[in-house]
This record gives sequence, structure tokens and C-alpha cells, in this order.
Amino acid sequence: MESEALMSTFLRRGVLWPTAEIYGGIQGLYDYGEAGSSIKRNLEAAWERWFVGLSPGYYRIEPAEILPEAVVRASGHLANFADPLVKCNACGEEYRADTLLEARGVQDAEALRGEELQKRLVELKIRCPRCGKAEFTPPKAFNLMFGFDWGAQSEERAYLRPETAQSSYLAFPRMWNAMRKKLPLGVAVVGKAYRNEIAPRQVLFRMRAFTQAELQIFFDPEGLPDSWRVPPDFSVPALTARDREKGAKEATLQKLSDLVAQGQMPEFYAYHLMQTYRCYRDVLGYPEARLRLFEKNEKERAFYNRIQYDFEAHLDSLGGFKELGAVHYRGDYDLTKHSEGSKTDLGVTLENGRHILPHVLELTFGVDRNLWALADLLMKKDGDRTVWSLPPYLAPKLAGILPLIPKEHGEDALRLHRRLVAEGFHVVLDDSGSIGRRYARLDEIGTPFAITVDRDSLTNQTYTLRERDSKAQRRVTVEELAVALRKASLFPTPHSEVRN
RNA sequence: GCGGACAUAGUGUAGUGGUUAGCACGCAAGCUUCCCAAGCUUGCAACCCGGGUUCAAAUCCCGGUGUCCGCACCA
Repeated sequence: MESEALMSTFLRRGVLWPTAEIYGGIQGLYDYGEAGSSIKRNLEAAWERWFVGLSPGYYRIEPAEILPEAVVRASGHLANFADPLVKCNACGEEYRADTLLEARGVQDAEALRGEELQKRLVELKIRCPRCGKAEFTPPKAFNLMFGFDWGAQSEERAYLRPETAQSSYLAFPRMWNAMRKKLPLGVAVVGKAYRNEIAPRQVLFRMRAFTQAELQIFFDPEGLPDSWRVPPDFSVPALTARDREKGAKEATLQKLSDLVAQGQMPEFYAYHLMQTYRCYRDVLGYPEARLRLFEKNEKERAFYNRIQYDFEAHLDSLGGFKELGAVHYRGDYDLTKHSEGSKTDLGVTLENGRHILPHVLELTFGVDRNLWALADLLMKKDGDRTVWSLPPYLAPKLAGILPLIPKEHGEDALRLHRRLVAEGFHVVLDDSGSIGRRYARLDEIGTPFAITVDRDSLTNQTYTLRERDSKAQRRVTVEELAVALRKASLFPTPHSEVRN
């Protein structure tokens, strides 16, 4: 679906809107409304059920969103997030001072501070690549983190976390002790991260405050679980770095077992690609034809990642493939850095007596992005109705209860509503407008079922159950209703039989 | 952040200096209606913010904010 159509539906139905809109809004922030926050919560719950469910040794935690400066210094974010920008006085073009110096062969320019950078720019007679003049403004730090002074006397520096992952690394020693000293240990966080993006755009795709769902798996590279294996035939649409070097532009269906056999990735990594792919396909309902795995090459990926595949979906609203999440093999980079930074040994002693620094496999998931992508891909025009074919457990409401003629069936509908609410179902009552109009309203925000109360309901307590996508109806009793709703609420699990 | 375009009810839009600011959809109330945005009646609801020019500004000018498209950025 196109971006304008999506956004106007979202605004009209109160799914989401710009933050502080009556004051003109603020770039990069959006508020979720009733339907939006419900879908987002459901998405987070589905993610958690799947990824925390991968192993009994995986747990969710909820760490603080603010970090002291020492943490972001150790993680490398302080250096890497503060780009020194200079502007050409003649033509106004902006550059990163360190990039200009590096282009002239200056080593470790990233480590230089403002005045030194300026000195070197002058010494080396660096010229503007566009207009050729050699006059720049003094470097101005553009920090992509939100930092602020902390404490009663503003005596400390603190930062809003730029990614949730750091919180999990900090939690590792506590979790190791509290959770019985076993590897693999999984630490999941679903929470906000904050980045001072230069140009936030594309609604939910570049926000300044956004929700990440991330699982950090700490494991022993010499002692991998037996279950971390891929079946021989499981294939994914993949565009590998190797294929791209050879000129490939499009993903091809590739067997993960082949990629392992060719030495392109270890099997434990392939296993996690498979489980992540199954979540997108089988839990979230992404059409396979729109998904691909995109491998970042050495230049593109973050320096600490040894292997990085992004999960991408082709979105009409944003004109191409967009990243929804990723699988990063970060090695022991993070625990090494935080061991050094905190002067704490984050290594652990295993049952067999070996003392190791665990490696980290990071599974990331952008919650807001996925909400947008699922709207783009699953919301469709069907004649003059709009249908959002969300999986039932992601829909904001499971069913709408509609008295066919409110005056005659209203009371009965209210009774049914109370009963289903008491049974724990998220159902909504709508008695306003013609029956077709009410069906259409439900379809538009993805409600999978409509239950209609009619003349027969009054005499024999049966109702018609309408299915959203097919519009097909069947007549059911209350008991059958509850069974159908319960069944639709069930999630697939990572341990169900793997289909290719 | 740079360049360009744009900003009118909840949504989509008409309106080139003087309009009761129009239309469609929507929403609400009523009538009707035993099943897919039907019909009839009535109603609700808008000129992004701040300055300026002018007798008069939704309309022209300046600034701000926001959105979109390119460029840059996206550890």
C-alpha cells in the first residue's frame, strides 16, 4: 500500500499521529493511539513468545533507559556517535572533518578533537571536494546520542541509550548468577532507544525515539548446543555478500545447509537465521515473496560484527527493501569492552572448569518498523473496502459484536459481549450504522472476526461468525464461538515442526 | 543539515485580495433496514503558528514549525 493511503488510514482511525500535533508537531516522534498501541503490544508479545521461547535459558529483563557516560564510552558510542562537522565557507557544503582527513591518509582521525582537527585541516591545506576552496568553519560536534547533565549539581554526564543491547551486556553478570550459571544464556529487552537523527523521515522508519526488541544470546563458541542445527532443505531468499560481489542484485532461494557447507557461515548462525525467518513468515505473516535476507559486507557492517544479515521487506510505501531487524554475530567484542571499561572480569567459569568470555549473538527487531511494514504488506483494497489481514493474535481486537438491528438485538449483544469479555477475549461492541458499514470498520483495523446477533439468536442462542478476509459466515453456538476465538489466538512456537 | 515543493473540517480536496470558505467521504442523531461502507431527514466539523503589506489576507511578503522529493546522514 502507498504511504499516503496508509498514513491517512492511520490518522483517520487513530492508529497513530505526530506527537504534539496541536503545537505543530515535533520531528521524529509519533504517538500510538488505541489500535496502534494494541497492535504494538501484541507484536511485542508475539516477538517475546517466539524468541524468549527459543530456549529455557532465555529471559526478559527491563533495564533503565539512561546510561552513565562510562558505559557509552566503553561501548564505543561516544566516539562513533559524535561526528565533527565542518562547513565549507565558500559553497556551504558540509563534511565530516575526520572523513576529509582520512581521505588524505591521516590515520585515526576519528580520535582527534575539535581544535586538532581544525589545525590538521589547515596544515594539510584540505580543500572542499566540491568547490576547491580551503576555508572551513570550526568543527562542530554533532552527537547522535541525547546527552544531558545529571544530578542535583549537574555534576555528571548521562545519555539516553542509543540501543537496548548495551543494557543487556551490563546485566550479564547478574543474570549469570541469578539464572543458575548456564550457557547459552539469553537476555531479552523490549524497550525504547533514542537517537538524535539528523533527518528523521518515513514515519515509523526513522524515529528519534523508537522501540527495539532484542535478544542477546551469550554462548560458548566451543560448546554449542546440539539443537543449533539446520535441516538439510530449509531455504531462505538470500542476497549474500559473495553473490553481490559477483554482481547479483536480487535474492535467490538458498539452502542454509549449502551456505554452511560452503563455509559462508557457521551452522549455529544459520540456525538462528532460520528461526528468525520462521518468526517473520509463520508468526508475523510476512509474505515470503516480499522478504529477503541481506548480508552486509565487511565495509557495510559495524566493525564489531563478524557476520551480519539484515532481514528486509519490500515495501511499496517506502519504495524498496527496508531493514526490519538483523542477526549479528558480535563475538566477544562487547564483553571485552565492558570488562575493560568497568575493570570487572565478565568472564565465567563453566562446569567443566574452563574460564571463558562468552560470545554474543544478537537478534534485533524494530517494533515500530515492523508495525508499519505489516500495514504496508497486509493492508489491501478489496473493492471499496480496506482489509488489514493481520494474524488474529496481532489484531487490536479479536472480534466485533454487532446487533443486526440495534433496537431489537442490542440487549442480547451486550450480554454476549460481557460473556466473551469475562472469558478473556478482546472484543468490541458496535451498534452504530448499517451492518455493512460496521463490517467495513472492523476490516480496516484488522479485526479478524465479526459476530452478528440476529433474530435467530434470540430464540436459539446461535450467532453468525464472519471471517474477515473471506467474508464467509457460519452459524455457531456460544461454545463454538469461544473455541474458534481461542484457536485463532494461538501462536506458532519455534519448536513446532519446521516446514520449508 | 542543504536544495526544491507543499500546508484548508477526522480523511481527501475546491477556492489567485472582498465567498454565509464549497464538495465528497466520515462522524453523530432520527427514520428505515434480517447481513457487507444502501436510502431519506437533520446535524457536527477547517484556512499550521507568528509577524508584515493592505480599507480588506485562506489568498501577497518575511520568519518559524511540520510534511513530501532529491543530496548528505543512518554507529
